[in-house]
Amino acid sequence: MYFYMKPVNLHGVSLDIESSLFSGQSFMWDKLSGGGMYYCAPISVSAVIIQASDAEGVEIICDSDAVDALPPEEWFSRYFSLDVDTESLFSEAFRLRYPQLAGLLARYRGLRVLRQDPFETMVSFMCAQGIGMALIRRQVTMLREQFGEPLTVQFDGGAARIHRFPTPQRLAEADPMKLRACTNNNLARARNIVAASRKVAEGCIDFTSLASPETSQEDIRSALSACAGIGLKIADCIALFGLGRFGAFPIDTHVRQFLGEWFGFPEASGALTDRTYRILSDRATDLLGPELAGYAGHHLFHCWRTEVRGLQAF
DNA sequence: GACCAGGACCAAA
DNA sequence: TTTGGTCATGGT
Repeated sequence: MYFYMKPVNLHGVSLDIESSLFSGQSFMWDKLSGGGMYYCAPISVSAVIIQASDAEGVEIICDSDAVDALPPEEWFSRYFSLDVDTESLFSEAFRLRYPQLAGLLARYRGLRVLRQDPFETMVSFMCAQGIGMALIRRQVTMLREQFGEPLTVQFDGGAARIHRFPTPQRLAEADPMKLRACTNNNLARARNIVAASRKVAEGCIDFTSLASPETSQEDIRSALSACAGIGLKIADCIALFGLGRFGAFPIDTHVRQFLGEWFGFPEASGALTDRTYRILSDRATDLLGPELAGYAGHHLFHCWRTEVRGLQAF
């Protein structure tokens, strides 16, 4: 059964689909070739194609016969976190203190932090250690193609053949020697992914309870970093992008760079040990507020990469 | 050819 | 607690 819906009324909410999908928080989306602005990804039990037709709204094509799937409008609003007011990410005091930076950030009002599937997020970021975005994306694509279920979605522009992200069960049963081909030939990483997938499949890691407001950020960190291959940074990434914890503030090399360059945090100059990571993370939370520090941090991250470093995410 | 990329982990001082 | 080596390879 196919859904075809158009358009989503954005009610004046600021949304930049391209930046949101390709700012480096997700490695699941493909840009369909053939001209038009079609973006495609398997989402949980269904597949979604988004066509950003014009400024008025977007069209969603969604194949799903899952009874528990959200209606497309609700899914869309939730996935792109349209409930968050991105106009107020940076306080008046912040904008007065950093006027030049605020000017740069104004270009990214439409950047949304996605509420993604936690398992996809976990495995994706386990593939993200010390290598570039292009290589991360390649790993996730290979994981999908080698271990994920194939799927065809019909839409106006033709048919898209994609692969779902593999289930926890599938990766838990995978042979690390075969999985290795998908993890940049890194056997340790392949073994870590199998072990972590097993924990998810067996219920040792329960994303539903981790996502609960009653679970503290520190409890999320310790639960996830109990897995080999997951440290503070990746645990925070899973919290931010996979558990909807918009206060979580992951710190990688880029974030460390702009914390020193833009805000003059002295701890940003040294190596990123667990101790300095926590200090920087706490200081960033003080600066940006506990509720949306990570959300704002992703704006800063994307802005730093594109405006200062001249990098492209995709 | 050197250096860096959305790191984590272990041994050694 | 911090430092340095290791894992890996594509891009600049």
